[in-house]
Amino acid sequence: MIDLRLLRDNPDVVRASQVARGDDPALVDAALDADARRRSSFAEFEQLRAEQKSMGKEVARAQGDEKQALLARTKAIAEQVKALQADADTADVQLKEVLYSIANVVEGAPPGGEEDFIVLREEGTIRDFAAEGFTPRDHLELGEGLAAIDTQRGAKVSGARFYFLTGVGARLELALLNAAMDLAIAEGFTPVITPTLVKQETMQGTGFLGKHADEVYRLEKDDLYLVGTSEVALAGFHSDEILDLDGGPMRYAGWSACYRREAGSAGRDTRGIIRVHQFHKVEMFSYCRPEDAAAEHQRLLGWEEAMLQKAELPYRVIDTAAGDLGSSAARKFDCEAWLPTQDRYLELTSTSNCTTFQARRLGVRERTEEGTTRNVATLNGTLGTTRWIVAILENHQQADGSVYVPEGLRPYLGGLEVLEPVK
RNA sequence: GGAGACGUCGCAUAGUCCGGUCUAGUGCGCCACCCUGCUAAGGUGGUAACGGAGCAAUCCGUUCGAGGGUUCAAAUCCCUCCGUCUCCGCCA
Repeated sequence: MIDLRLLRDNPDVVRASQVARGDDPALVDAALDADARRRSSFAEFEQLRAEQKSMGKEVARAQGDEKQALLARTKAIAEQVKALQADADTADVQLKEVLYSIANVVEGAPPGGEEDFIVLREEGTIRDFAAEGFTPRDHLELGEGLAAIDTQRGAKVSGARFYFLTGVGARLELALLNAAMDLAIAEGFTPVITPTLVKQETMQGTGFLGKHADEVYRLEKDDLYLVGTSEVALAGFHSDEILDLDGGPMRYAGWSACYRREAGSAGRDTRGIIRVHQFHKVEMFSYCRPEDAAAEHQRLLGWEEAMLQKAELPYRVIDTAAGDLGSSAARKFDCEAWLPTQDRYLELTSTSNCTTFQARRLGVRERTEEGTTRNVATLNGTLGTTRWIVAILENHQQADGSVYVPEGLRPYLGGLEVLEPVK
């Protein structure tokens, strides 16, 4: 939820943000309108309610006829109060509806849509397979050769976009996620294994039930939602709490399964395990002071890159355009690894600065020096996912179908240096 | 799944039976000041969040797990839900 005070004091800032995202700027005026209605409506209710309360005390003291007379009056007032309260509640709901439909105010992201990102830098060396004298295999062919990935049985058991990781495939995922966890722990993150089913208010608080609600699995019978990322649970972790950030940002590394319906992506990335309904992820999550958020964003990006370097992958960093931001994000950087068989980059990490947007909905605050409270900023970033296996297999493959193991992962694979195909 | 107990302003607890005197008391903790040569102890005052009005002092409203109901009036009575604990059953 955006800051109502910002909306009142600087509506133009919010309008400009809406335009940059390609969203409707008229929502800003609708919100201002609803806010004014809510305030006048509450003023009316509160005034009469105050009268009702003071009369209630007179009633308690009065006796006999006097009491009867007072009761007649208070009865009438009670009905009016009820009506005014209903009005005020309605106005409140209407304001919230509009506020919830406005995405976070963009901070520094380039304007435009999905294609309008800016490439910040390219790191690592892209291999020239032609020069090496062989045509690269795609990750599924490699994975099947290694007996590491089984999509056929995945489909048999669970349907399309499901898979089994077997043998070195399973070990590689564990290695990757453990390496990510260790990196995070070494940097001072608190490791967390999170719930993957959350209540509606938690899902809503993180902003995933807006435009992309179709992406989310819902268990109707229990009114629970399957998370698409542990960000959801980690954002809810400190909901309705007042945090002490004197010691710097509070950082958590969440380890969880992630579930996505992939509703809008029929036909896209259907081969292999690039786009699947279920995967595992290590996610960084940080609670920090709003004025420290931009710097913290860079730190998260730095740790993502450290992890990519540990996996020895060539990648580029992009500054996502406003129109391609999630509703909670004010700015987002993605790291994309090179995918040799498709001649394109593939998103492996994504770090978002949600400023105070999530914290406001979830009631995460800190105490200021003046003794008041204010919302903190929240940020998240990927440190490793199942999808990384795709980039690792393709980029580190050798002519015979074996796969070189990056040095940073070897300690997690019992020292294994090469993954050998199964004959 | 069955039975019972419980959920109060950081923590602990009073208040609930019998509705109004609750503007929610008390202790601990915390903050400020005072006192004591230092330490310990002591004294005085303050100490929930949110929304609104005001330059401000301050004032008004909402919140006693959540929601609904009864009533002129609900922490207090009724209903539903959630959570915690104890016991039983069932399953891993």
